[in-house]
Amino acid sequence: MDREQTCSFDQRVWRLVEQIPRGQLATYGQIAELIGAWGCARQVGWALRRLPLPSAVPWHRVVNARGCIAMTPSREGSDWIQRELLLAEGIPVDGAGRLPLARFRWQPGARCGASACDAGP
DNA sequence: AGAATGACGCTGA
DNA sequence: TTCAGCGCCATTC
Repeated sequence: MDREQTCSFDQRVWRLVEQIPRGQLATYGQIAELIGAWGCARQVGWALRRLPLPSAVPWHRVVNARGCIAMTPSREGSDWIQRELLLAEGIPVDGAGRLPLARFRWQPGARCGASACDAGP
């Protein structure tokens, strides 16, 4: 905790997550890749786990590549909070914790007018 | 020092 | 489509 340097892995993750626009979702692998830690999706999960609540970081917008909330007993219910926050963001969450990730995927640098706005057929 | 863990990702069946 | 196993890499004991 003494190290409050912006070079910390956690700091980079939190910083990036803060830049996720409301109503959009990002995956751990996506975050890891953006911070230059390709393949370190797990480390991103730890960074969020160490995140103090309440926090100004929209960690609830970060989900796994499967597009579902990681419901693990380790969080003691924080996963449940995530679902509530996502619903508040306007993102429908399935009863199993699955989200339409394909439709809410956050694309850094992408504009609303981009063709990637919707993957609709 | 080494071994075990884990809010993940991908491939195969 | 869903379920299971293996691999990646930093943190923790």
